[in-house]
Amino acid sequence: MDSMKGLKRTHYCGEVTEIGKEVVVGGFVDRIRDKGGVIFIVLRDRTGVVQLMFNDKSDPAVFEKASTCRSEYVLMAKGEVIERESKNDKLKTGNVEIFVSDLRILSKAETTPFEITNETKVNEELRLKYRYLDLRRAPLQQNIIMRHELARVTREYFYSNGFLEIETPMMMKSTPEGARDYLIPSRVHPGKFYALPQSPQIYKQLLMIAGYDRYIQLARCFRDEDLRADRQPEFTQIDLEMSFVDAEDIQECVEGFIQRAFKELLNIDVQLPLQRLTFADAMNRYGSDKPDTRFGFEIQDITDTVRDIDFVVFRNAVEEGGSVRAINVKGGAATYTRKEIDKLVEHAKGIGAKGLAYIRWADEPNCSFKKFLGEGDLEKICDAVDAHEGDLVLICADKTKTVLSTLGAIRLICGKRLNVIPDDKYNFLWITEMPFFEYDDENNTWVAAHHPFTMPMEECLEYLDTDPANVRAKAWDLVLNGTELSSGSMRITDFELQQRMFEALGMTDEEIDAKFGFLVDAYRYAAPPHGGMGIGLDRLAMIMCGADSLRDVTAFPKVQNASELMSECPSVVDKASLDVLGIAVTKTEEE
RNA sequence: GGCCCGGUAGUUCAGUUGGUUAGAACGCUAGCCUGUCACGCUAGAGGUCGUGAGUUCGAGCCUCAUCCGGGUCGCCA
Repeated sequence: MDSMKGLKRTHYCGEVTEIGKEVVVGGFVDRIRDKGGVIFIVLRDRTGVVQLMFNDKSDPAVFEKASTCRSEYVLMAKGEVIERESKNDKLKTGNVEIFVSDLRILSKAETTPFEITNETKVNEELRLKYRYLDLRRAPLQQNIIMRHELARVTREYFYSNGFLEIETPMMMKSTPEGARDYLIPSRVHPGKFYALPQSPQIYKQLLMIAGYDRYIQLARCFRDEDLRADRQPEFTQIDLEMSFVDAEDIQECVEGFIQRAFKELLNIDVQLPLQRLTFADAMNRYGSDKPDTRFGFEIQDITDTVRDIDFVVFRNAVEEGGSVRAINVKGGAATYTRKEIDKLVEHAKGIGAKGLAYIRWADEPNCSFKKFLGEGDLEKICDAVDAHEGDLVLICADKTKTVLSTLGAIRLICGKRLNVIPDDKYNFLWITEMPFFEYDDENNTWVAAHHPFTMPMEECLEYLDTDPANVRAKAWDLVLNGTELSSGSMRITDFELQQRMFEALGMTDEEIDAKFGFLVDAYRYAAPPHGGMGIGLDRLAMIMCGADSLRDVTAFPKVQNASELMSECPSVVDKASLDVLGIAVTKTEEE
């Protein structure tokens, strides 16, 4: 193995273009083409690749050394940039190569468990175990670099708009509302715990009370909940809070950020203002609070159309106060087999619906509940949902909540299955007037849909005690192509109103004091009107990279069971470490 | 916790009705080759078929359990 003594890198591999120049490059061996009398070594770094060349005019010792190189060795090479005899148009550096005069093998690599190539079909499990090798691959490097660029633009935008970046604690008081906390035991205070922040929510509100007016932080957040492709237990959020503003001011500020980020990083012009949809409309039209509006198949209410049809499934739904709704999967009849429709029905049952009725109009309308229909009924339904030859109409009858969530999910499946979702579109959507309360079926109580400091809409205050379902919040989400990117709200600054909200949530004075006493106290000393948002940096980066999973834009991600395959954390710790914390383990995985 | 999908050389996969010595491509090793660029040619090494039981004369294939990974529902104020 050689040292790099006497060599200083002058260029990144991808930047070598100037013929006649003497350069020094360093990188990993991407590929070797040994022709016997001439050897080509493709050297790779994070900027790209450059070809090293050795032949009979090379120093024999250098030539000999080149022939011993293997994939993924780390090399440094000094030499003159010369024109290639035959060009490679596919490469940025394809017109040149380096005629190497000094070659150093700085580090040798064992054969890697998988090939380091741009296109890979290698199992993700293996790639995650050797994440440092996976991260050598150009597509992943481009994603990580894109994420960096997003962070850079974020800081530049918000700094230039007067925001201060302020760090908030990673060790904070546990607030067991909402998501489960990750806990940190305290050695100094045996039996007591800190929690990792689910978000810096409380601290940023305190910063407004403290007069910092505009706050931004690229904040790490932690939630001990199950993972998804778009959910990691630790993630980064562009966390911001503003004073002397209302909802529209915050949205306008974030719109400016979105516009700038997409222009600067993807050269895409985002038209402002972004589209807005109330939560109620989103649910009614798309069956989702994060609708993907890049395609149709919208949900239509046909309760009145089918009211007189003597079909027990419809009648029951109507009599129980539910509804009958449908989506018209345009062009679905031709591509869906009976078996596939059955599969959709099974899926619907998995979501909670009792089933799906359908009209499959191939040559003629074929209806799954034909025998219950009277003269002209089929035509009436088809008219109501604008069904024609080639269409597949899927109908769900149940409690309205179930109908909407079922059809919302089925709509997405059909959209993906029929490939009607354009992947070059970026449909941003504000979802506004979010419900304040959510009904907790398990405990039969109303719980805050957001955190309990969210401001209700003024016109809803009168329902606070009488009709929780009707109370809407000054809270909103930002959705992009069916992914929830961001969530924001105005905060309650009125001490009395805050007390009323706590009461409405069924919290006792003792509870309030124990959990949020310091925050409630803070609002006694006056607060400017304020609100803010948390924008999922990882999710935004994921969509901007065209990736399907956060794992593709996270350097060291966790897998579905929240473990990390490379380091194999979490792990058991020795008894002495636990003793010093006063912790006894009473349950392990093996049990 | 529920449901669905997957696990066979280093990697990606094939493997017929359960039947002799489990194959291919890429990678790897060795040799040859002076203009390759997904270089080419020749030869070679490389397998506890995720794991454990069971059925059978015989299991990669059938049954059960289990582990690992992915997706999804629950969950994510």
